[in-house]
Amino acid sequence: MEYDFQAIEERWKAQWKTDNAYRVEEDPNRPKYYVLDMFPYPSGAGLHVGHPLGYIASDVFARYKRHQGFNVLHPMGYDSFGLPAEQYAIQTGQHPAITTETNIKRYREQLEQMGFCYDWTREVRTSDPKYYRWTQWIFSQLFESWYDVQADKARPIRQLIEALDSNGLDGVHLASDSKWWENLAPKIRAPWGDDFGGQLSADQWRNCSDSTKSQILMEFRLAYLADSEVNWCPALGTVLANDEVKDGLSERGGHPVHRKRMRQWIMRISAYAKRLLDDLDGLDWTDSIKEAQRNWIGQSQGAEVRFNVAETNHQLAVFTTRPDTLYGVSFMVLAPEHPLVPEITIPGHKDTVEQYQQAASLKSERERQGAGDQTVTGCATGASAIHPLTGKKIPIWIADYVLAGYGTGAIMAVPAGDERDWKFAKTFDLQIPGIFEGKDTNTAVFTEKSAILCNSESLNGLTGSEGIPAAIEMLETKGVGSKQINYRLRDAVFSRQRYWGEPFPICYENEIPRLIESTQVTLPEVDAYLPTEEGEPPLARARKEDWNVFEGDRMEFNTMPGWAGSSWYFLRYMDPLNEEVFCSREKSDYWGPVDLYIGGAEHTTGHLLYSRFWTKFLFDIESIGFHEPFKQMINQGMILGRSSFVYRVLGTNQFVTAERRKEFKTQRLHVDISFVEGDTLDTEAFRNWREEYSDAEFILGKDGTYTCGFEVEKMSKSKFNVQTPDELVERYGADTLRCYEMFLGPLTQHKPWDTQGISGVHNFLRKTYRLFAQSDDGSPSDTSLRILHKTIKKVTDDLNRHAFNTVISALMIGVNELLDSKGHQRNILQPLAILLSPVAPHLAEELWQMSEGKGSVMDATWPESDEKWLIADRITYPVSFNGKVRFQLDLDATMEAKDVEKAALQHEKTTAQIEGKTIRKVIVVPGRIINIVVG
RNA sequence: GCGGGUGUGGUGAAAUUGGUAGACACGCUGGAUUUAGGAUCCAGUGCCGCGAGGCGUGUGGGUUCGAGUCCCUCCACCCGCACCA
Repeated sequence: MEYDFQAIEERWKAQWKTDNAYRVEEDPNRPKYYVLDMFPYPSGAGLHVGHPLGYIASDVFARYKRHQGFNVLHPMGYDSFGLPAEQYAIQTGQHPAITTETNIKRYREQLEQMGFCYDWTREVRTSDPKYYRWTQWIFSQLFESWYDVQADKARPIRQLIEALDSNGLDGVHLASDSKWWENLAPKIRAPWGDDFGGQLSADQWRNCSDSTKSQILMEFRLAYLADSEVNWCPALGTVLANDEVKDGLSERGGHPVHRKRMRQWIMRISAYAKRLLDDLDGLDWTDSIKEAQRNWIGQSQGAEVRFNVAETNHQLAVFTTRPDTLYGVSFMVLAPEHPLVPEITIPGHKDTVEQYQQAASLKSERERQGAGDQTVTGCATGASAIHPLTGKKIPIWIADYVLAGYGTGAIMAVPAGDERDWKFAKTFDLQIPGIFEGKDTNTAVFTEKSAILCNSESLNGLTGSEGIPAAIEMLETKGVGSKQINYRLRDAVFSRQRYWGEPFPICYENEIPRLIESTQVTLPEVDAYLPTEEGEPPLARARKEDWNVFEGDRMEFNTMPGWAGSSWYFLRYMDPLNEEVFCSREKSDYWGPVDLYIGGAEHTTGHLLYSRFWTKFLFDIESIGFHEPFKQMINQGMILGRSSFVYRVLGTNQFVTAERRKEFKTQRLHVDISFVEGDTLDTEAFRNWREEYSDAEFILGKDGTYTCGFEVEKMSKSKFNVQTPDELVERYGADTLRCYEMFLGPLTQHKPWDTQGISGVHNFLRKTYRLFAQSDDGSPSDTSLRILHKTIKKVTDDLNRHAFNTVISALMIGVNELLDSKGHQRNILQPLAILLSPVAPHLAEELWQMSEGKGSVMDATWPESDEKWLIADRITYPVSFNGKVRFQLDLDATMEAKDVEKAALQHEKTTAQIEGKTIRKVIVVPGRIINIVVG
C-alpha cells in the first residue's frame, strides 16, 4: 500500500469542513491561546513559497496548543484596502473592489490547500463596510478624546470642555503642540494679549464663539486636523507617513517625496511616546525590533533653556542634552523654517537670510538628509541672543543642519563639545570657548561626558555626567530653563489623497469639521480614481447624491491610511460579526491579548507601533482590558529564491555549460527554474521557452549535460526563480510542503529555497505511512518504547522553543528507528500520530484512523514522555586524553564516578595512551565524559 | 557613524546548561534489486594522509581538565537608523 497523499488530503479536508473542525467559541472552562498571523495584503500575484512559512509555523503551533487542551483562536483575514488595487483601477477603470475580491479568492484557495486550521467564520476584510464601520468608530473616539498628561491617559473631550467652562486650562496638563495657540488664526488669539502663554482662562474660553471653541479643541484632540509639513509623493498623488518613506523615496514604487504644507488629519501618537517606550520592556519580542522602536521613539533627556533675543521681547527656547556645557555656548542656530527668523533678522541680513531659506526649502528631503552630503552651510541673521548665565551677546545663525521638526527647532551651539557645532564654528570662524580641563578644543572637538569642566563657574571641577543635574538645578533656580524629556516620535499623518481606503465619518460646515454619527459613511462611487483637476482627492469627484450620507457643506475628501484598518484587526477576530460594538468586552477579556504573533520583520516602526498605540487608547477608554496587543512575536526570515543561469557566448547563440564558461567571454542570463532539475538544464524546454532561443546551441560538459550556474537572491518574477506552493502541493502534497518548509532551518533565519531537498521530507512521510500500514495490537518492545518516549520529549521541547526544524528531524529519527525496531504496535503508533499531527495534519488524521484512534486526531491529548523510558541502563563514555577523544567505553549507567574512573584507567587503550607520561588528573562527569589529563 | 543580526562540510543545517562537532536531510560515490521510477535497500562521504596520525566551527588571543558555546581583538556579510541638539 502506498502513501496516496492526494486522496488522503482531499478526504480529510472535506471531512473537516463537514465537521466544522476549526470552529472555535469562547469557553470559560478552558484556557485560551491566541495565535495570530500578520495580516496579508491580497496581491494579484498570489502566494509564493516564502509567504506560507510563517503561516505554517503558526498553524503548527496552534494545533500543538489545541492538543494541549487550549481553546485556540487562529484566524485569518485580509488587509484589503491599499494602493495596488487602486493603481490597477486607475489603469483599467476596474473598480478596486472587484480586483480585491478576485485576489482574495485566490489567496483563500491557496491557504485552504495548505491545510491551515483557520476558523474561516471569523474572516475579516478591512474594505468591508461592516469592518471599516468600526475603524471609523475608533477614529471618532480618537477625535472625541484628549490626552490628560497628569492622569497619563486619554479622556473624553467632553470632560475637557467641562474643565474649560469652569476653570479654563488652569490645572489641566494636556498633550498638544508646546505653543498650540500659535497654530490659531491671529484674530482668535488677539483678545488674549501678546504675552499669552497658553493658560487659557475660563472667561477667555467662554467668550469664544462656537467656531473658535471648535478650533481651540482641535489643538487638543487625539485625532486632529492641522496644517503641517507632510511627505508629499506627486507620483502616487498622496502623502505618506514617515515610515513609508525610505531615503527620501516612497517605500512603494520608489518615487521622489517632497515636503509640503497641507491640512491633514493627524494622530497624536506623540502623547503615547513614553508609554510606548516603557512598555517595550515587558514584551517578548526580538531585541532588534524593540531597539528599532526605541530609536524611532527616540527619547532624550536634557533641559530646555531660554535665551532672550537682544534688543527685542523675543525669547528662543532650545533643547539640549548637555546642559553641563552651557558655558561653552558661543552662538545659536535656528532651523531655516523657524517662525522667529523673519522677526529677528536685522535689516542688513534680510536678503541673504531669505535666499538661504529659499534654497533650503527647495532641497528635497533626500538632499537635505542625503548621506555623505555633510557640507556645512549657514547664514547669520545679524541678531544676537543674551547668554542666560553670563549675559554675553552671542550671534544667531540659521542653518539646515538644525531640523524644524525636532525639539524647538533651535539649538544652543557648544562647539567645544559637539561635532556639528564645532564644524560650523570652524567653517564660519566662530569662537570655540574651551570648557574642558586639559583639552584643546580649538584643534579637536571633545564629545565625551568624562572630561572635567572648567571656565564654567559653579560647574568647574565636575565631570560632564555630574554637571548635567547640577546645571539643570541651576537653570531652574535662575528661572531660565528646566529639566525636559524630548521625543523624536512625531504625530502620524492620517489622511491619504486616495480612493481605496476608509472614508472619514466627517463633514465640513464653514470649513469646520464635524463628526457624522447618524449613519455609517460608506465609500461613494466615482467616475475615475484620479484626483480632480483642482488637485482634490478622488472622493471630491463624488456628487452629493453619490454619498450614502451627506451632511454639512461638503464631506471629507481624504481617506484613511493603510494602517488604520490593520491597527486593530486582531480585536475584530475575537468578535467578527458583532454589529453593536467593534468587539464586546466580554470576548476581548477572554481572548485578548494575542499570545503569539508570527510575521515578517518589515513592520517594525509602522504597523507594530500603531497597533500598540491604538491598543493603549482603547484600553484608556476602557473598551478593552489590556494595553499591549502582542505578548510574544516571532519574525520569520525570508525565503530566498535560487536563481539559475545560462551563459551565452558573446555575440553568438551558443550557450556554454557552467563548468566551461571561463573558456569563453559570456553573458549570464536568468533562466526559468522550471527548466532546471538539480542544476541540469532541460535544453529542449529552454529552446521552446522563447523564440530567440529556438535555435540555441549548447556547449555541454563531459557528462553530456548542460549545467546551470546559480545564485541565491530575492524571489521575483523578473528573475524567473519564483516557486509557488501550488505546484509543490500537487506533486508532493500539502503535508510534505508544510514539513519541508519547517525542516529548512530555523524559522527566524533567511534561507534559500531549494526544491531538491523536498524529496527527503516526502520520503519521511512515505516511510511513516509504511510503518503505520503494519499497525497491530501487540505489545511493543522496550526499545520501541524508549524510541517513542525520547521522540515525545524531543518534539515537545522543540515545539515549546519554536524550533520547528528539529521537530521534523526528531520525527524522522523516531520513524527510522521504529522501522528498525519493528515498533508498529498501536500504543506506539497512536501517540506518534499525535506528534505528527501539527506538522502533517492530513496524514496524521489518516494514520490515527489506521491505528484505530477515536475521533479526530486534532482533539487527541498530547502524549507525555515517561521518565522511566528516558533513562538508559548503559552509557557509552567517550574517553579523552587532554580533551581529545580516543576511544569509547560502554559502562553500566548506575556506576559511580569512582568506579568509572577505575574502569577507564584499567582499559588497555588507556595504558597505550599514557605510555611514558604521568597522569595528572582524571575528570569524570557521570553520564557524560571521562577526561584524563596526562603530561 | 550608531544599533541589531549572522559566519560550522559540496548544500540546508544540528549540537537546548561549557562535555564525543557535523545529528537529520539534500547532493555525491560504490553496490544490491527491479519490465528505468523522481522507487526501495546496503555501504561510504568534514579536510589532509596509503597509514599511524594530524588539522578542523570567519581571524588572532584568553579563561578552563575540556570552548562552536564564556571573555577580549579584528574581519566579512546582511538588516535597521542616521545632521535628533
